[in-house]
Amino acid sequence: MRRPVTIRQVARRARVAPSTVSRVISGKGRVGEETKRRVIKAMEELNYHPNSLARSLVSGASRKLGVMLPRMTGQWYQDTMITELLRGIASSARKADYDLLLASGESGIEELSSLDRLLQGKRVDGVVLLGAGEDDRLLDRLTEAGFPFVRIGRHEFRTDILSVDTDNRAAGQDAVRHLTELGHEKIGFAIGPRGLTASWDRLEGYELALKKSGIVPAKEWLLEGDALTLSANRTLSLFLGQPNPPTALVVGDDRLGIAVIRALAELGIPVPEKLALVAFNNSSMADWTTPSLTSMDIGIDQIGFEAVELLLRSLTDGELQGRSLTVPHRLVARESTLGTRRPGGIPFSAKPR
Amino acid sequence: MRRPVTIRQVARRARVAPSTVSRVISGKGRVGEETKRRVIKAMEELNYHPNSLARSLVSGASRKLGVMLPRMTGQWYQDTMITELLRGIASSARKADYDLLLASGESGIEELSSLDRLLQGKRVDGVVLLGAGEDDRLLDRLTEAGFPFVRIGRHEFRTDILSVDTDNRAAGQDAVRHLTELGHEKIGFAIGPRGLTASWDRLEGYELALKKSGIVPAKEWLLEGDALTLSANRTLSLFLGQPNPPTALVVGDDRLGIAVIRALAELGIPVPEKLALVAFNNSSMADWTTPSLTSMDIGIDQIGFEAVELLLRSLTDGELQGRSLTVPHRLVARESTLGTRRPGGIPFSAKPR
DNA sequence: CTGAAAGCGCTTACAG
DNA sequence: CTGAAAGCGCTTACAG
Repeated sequence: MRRPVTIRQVARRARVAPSTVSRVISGKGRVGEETKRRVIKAMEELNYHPNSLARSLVSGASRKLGVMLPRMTGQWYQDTMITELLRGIASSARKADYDLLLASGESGIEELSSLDRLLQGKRVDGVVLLGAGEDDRLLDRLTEAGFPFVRIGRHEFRTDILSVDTDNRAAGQDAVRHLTELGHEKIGFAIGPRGLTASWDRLEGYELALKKSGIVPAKEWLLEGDALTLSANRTLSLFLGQPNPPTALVVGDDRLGIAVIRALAELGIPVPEKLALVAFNNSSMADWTTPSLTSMDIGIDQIGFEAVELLLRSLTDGELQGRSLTVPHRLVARESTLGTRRPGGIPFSAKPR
Repeated sequence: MRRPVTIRQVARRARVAPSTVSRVISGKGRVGEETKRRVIKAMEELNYHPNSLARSLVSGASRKLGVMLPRMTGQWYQDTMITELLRGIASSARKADYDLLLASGESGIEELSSLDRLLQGKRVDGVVLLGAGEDDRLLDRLTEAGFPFVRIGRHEFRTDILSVDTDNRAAGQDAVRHLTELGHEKIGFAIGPRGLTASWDRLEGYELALKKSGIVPAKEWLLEGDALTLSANRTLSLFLGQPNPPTALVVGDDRLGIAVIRALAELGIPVPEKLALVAFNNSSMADWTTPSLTSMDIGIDQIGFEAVELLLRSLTDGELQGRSLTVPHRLVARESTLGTRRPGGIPFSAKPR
C-alpha cells in the first residue's frame, strides 16, 4: 500500500500548478490544448486517481447516495426483489458516477440512527428509501431535514415526495383481464401485505376491471393475505368450498402465490384446471414452482434504476416536488393460468424416452 | 438544509480551541473534567456531528468497508442468499461503527473498475468480496495492491487470503449421515455449480461419508448440476431408470433442489417415498416448495457477520494472513426426507374441516 | 491540561 | 490561459 499519488505530484511532473491539473480533471475553466495533453499524460504515467474525500470536502457534494435497506422482519419486500432492486440502483448510480452507501437497522431506532449518520457527516447527497413499510419515521426525518430522497413505492398520502412505482391499479386490472380473456368470470382476490399501498391499489384495479366486465364481485371472493399465510390449506378449502366458488384467483404478490400453490398441491386441487392463479412482481421465484406462476412483471430493477435517476435529477434541478414516476408493467403468463403447455405450443414437460 | 455545525462553532461556544474539542471527541489526549463538560454541553446544544470527510482526510482511515456484489449473471449466489449475507455484513459493520460502500459491475471489466474506484480514492479501508465466482481478477487486483480484504467462501488454492466459509466437507458428510440414519443406502449426489469450491467440498464429504458407512458409491449415482438445470426431467428419468437406482439424493444447493422437486412432481414421482432429497444452504426458498426441502443451514448471515469481524481485526492487528474462519452448519430436516409429518408428530397439512 | 500552527488533498475565486 | 493563495473541517505534533 504505497502512498497514493496526489495532485501535486502530477502538477510537478506536468510542470504546471496544481490548480491547472484540477481544471483539467473537472473540465471547468479553460486550459491550453498542449498543457492539457501534458497533464493527462502525467496523470496516466502516475496512475493518478483524485482523492474523493478531499474533493467532496471542498465541493460540498459527496457524490454518494445512501440506500436505506428494508428491515427484514417485515415481508414487505420479498428477498429476491431486494437484490433485483439493488441491481437497478447500482447500475443507475454507476452510470452517473455516484457511489452507494448502505444504511440499515434491525429496529426502528437503529434505522433512524443509521439514517442520521448519513445525513449528518455530509456522507451522502441524497437517499433512496427501500425500507418504507408502515413506519413513516424515516420519511418524516428526511422531510423535516429538507434532505433530498426518493422512495421506492408511492406513499398513500404523502404525494409531495419523490417516488417511483408501478401503476398498481392498472396492473390489477390487467391481471383480471388476462383471466377474463381465458374465459374466467368468477375471479377472487387475495390481498397482499396490508401495510403496502400497492396491495390496496391492486385490489382497486381488480374491482374496477370486474365492474368493467359487468361482473359483480361477491365479497366471498375476497381473501385475506394474513389468513392465507397463517393457514393456507384451511383458508383455501373454505374458499373453494363455497356454493359457487371462483375459478380463478388474483393473488397480491408472488410470495402469497407460492403459498397458495403449495396449499393447493397438498389439497390435491389442480392448477389451473380447478383454480387459475395470477400473482404480482414476477420475482425469480415465480419460475420455481410447479406449476410455474403467472405473474405481473413490475420491472423491479427498472424501478430501482429510475429512482436513482429521478433523485439525481432533483439534486441538480432543485425541487421538482411531487414528481412521481411510473414504470410500465407486463404480464408473464405461465402454467398457473395457461396449463402445462407453453403459449408456443411446445410441450413443457418433455417426456422421458 | 442549513449549514452544518463545525468544530469551530463548538469551540467558540465552549470557550476553548478547536483542538480541545477534537480531543474530547476522539478521547485522545487529556482534557480537564470541567472543560470536557463544557465542550460536550456545547456539542449537544448545537447538535454537532463531526464531518466524516474531513476527519478521514486527515486521519487516512475512512471507516468504510467496500462490499463487492456478485455479478448476477452467474448463479453462484442465490438471490435470497445475498440479502441474508448483506444483513449479516451490515449488522457487523454497524456494530463496529463502519459504513458500507457498495461496488458492483455488470461485466468483469466493470467490476474491476468499480473495485479500482474503491481502492483509489481512499474510499474504503477494506473490502468484502462476495462476487468471487470463477473470476479471480478481483482477487489478484486486491492482492497485488496489498489491500485488506476478506472473501466469502474459501478459495481452493489461495489459502493465503482471509475468508469465511462453511466446512463443506463436513456438511456433505452430515447430509449423507441424515439419509443413512433414515435407512438409505443407495444415495446419489448432484454436483452444484462447478465454479464453486463448495460444490467439490460437498462432493468430497459425500464420498467420505459413504465410504465410512461401508457403501461403495457407483458412478451412476452422480449427477451433473448443469444437466439438471438444462433438462431436469430427462436427467432424472434416466437417473431413476437405471437398474438399481438410488433412493436418496444429496443435491448441491437449494436452487438445484427446487429444480429437482419440480421435475419429480411433473414426472409424478413421490418425494421422499421414491426419492428423498437433501440440499444445502437452507435459503428461504427451501420452505416454499411442496414438499418442503430438507437443507443444510450454513448460517449465511453469520458468515457475513464474521467476515466483517475478521476483516476489521486484520485491519488493526496487521496481517494475520491465511486465517480462514469456519461457521458451523446444521441440518434442517423437512418433508423431502421426513415425509409430510413434522418431526414432532404434528400433521403438517391440516385437513380441511 | 490547553492553544496556535501546520497540513490532509483538493477546488475556487482572484490576479495577471 | 495559468499560478499563488485561501480555505473546506478536521487532527496532530509541538510548545507552553
